Amino acid sequence: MNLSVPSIKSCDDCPIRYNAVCSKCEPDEMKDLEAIKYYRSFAAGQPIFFAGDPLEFVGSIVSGVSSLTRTMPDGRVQMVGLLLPGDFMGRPNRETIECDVVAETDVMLCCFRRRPFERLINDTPHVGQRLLEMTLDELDAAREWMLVLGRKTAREKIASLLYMIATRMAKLSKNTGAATTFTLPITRETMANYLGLTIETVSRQMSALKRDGLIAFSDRRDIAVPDVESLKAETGEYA
Amino acid sequence: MNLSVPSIKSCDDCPIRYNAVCSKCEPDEMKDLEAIKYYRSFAAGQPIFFAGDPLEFVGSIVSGVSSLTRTMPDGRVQMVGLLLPGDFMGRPNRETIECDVVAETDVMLCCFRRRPFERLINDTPHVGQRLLEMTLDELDAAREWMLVLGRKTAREKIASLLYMIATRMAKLSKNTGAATTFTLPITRETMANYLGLTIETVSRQMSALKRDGLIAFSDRRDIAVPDVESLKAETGEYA
DNA sequence: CGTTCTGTTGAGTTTCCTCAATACGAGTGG
DNA sequence: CCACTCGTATTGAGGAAACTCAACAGAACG
Repeated sequence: MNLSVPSIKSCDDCPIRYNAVCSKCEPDEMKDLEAIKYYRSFAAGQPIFFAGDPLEFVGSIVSGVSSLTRTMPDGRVQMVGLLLPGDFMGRPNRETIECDVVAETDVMLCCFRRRPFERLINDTPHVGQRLLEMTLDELDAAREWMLVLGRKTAREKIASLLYMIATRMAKLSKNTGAATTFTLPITRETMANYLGLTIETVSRQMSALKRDGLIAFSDRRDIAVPDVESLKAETGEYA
Repeated sequence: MNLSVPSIKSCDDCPIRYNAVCSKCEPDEMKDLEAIKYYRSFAAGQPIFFAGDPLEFVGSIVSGVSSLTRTMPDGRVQMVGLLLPGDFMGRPNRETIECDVVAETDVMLCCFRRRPFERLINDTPHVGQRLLEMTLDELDAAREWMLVLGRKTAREKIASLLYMIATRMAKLSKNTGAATTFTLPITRETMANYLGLTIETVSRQMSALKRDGLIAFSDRRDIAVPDVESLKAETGEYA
């Protein structure tokens, strides 16, 4: 049940023009990319890939949030990646995808069929260079998350996730004050899968942080952080 | 306390010539690389980088094993990467390193000062392409490990680590039989840091796997796996 | 107004951690 | 050669954290 294709006329109007895989491209490189791109939209909750699928296309998230998850035979699920606007999906020189990919919100993708994109990487150096940068950043993020999964308490895990979202939102909205408000883009279950917890533990720790005045919410999605520094202290990661 | 520099005369003799960052290079590209490379050796237990250090050089592991770890202010430690021969250390376009890097065994590195290497990446496409491939592989491995850290039991974690080492060793030694023997390259503490466990839990689960006949050892380092498929079943990951 | 989906809260249990004692091997010096 | 020490590993007892199972609350939707 795909949504309608957006009204982006050219890459010049694209909201992710300057942080996606194309951000370093010269005008002539952009022309090559633009020639093979196409848009696809997915409604919230829709699968984009199933683990094991042949990897037909790769692409960038233009808008929305999507998740990568791995599932064990008995049903245990671990999220292993969260893709935000500008992030790249899929991997060149790989025949199949090893994770389930799901649209957590309505998602729009700027897609390239994999084979032409692989050829293009070899011809246009700036795409490959940017992709390397982005992959290294993702690897850094994955390692940060390994510390969270392996060594933090449930409370620290929740605080870490909220702190990450709060600072990222504050950066986007240029909010420089100590207080921040944001809308959680994910459910309790998604939070649990991200953090290696159960939904009950997520719920309990959210309540505990609220009781302790570190966050505030009545609606389940809209979170207020009165003092970001106090929340940061709860992550356990900064002296 | 560095060891003596090895007797590798040229890259043609290098044991990692065909899987390191240089593996796709043409002869002329190799000449550029060879012009700026130099070797460094580290004894087992020696630090190679401290988190926060300026990243003076990058390079490949020629021999030995080294680890990347992150440490919390209260002393909790999580390993976030394990570098084997051929693996690349450091990251272009980054001023400082964010992890502690330690030589777990005696290690030899083939180093390049970072700045010249960054210039070289822009000029020699095959280095950047290979580095992208390697980084994507590392990202896959990190995601696999996130599942282990987030969702597996202590027993499954130990089984997963032993299974990974056993299969990797079997591949190296072309051992096609069902039984495998190998020497653990790491201590119980290192295993614990890898798996997000305490050393006591590692020890208990090792004893339990031994009691159940899945592994055998008397010496603490030399492990025998009578039936690799049975060990695989204990990882919880395969139906 | 019922149904469904999501989230919260409680009670009891399991798993893993903490603290503590002990064992083992390697290296050192008497 | 033997005692001593140090680093590493094992094992046990008790406790804390997170999980499981279960009941219930609130919002969204037909």
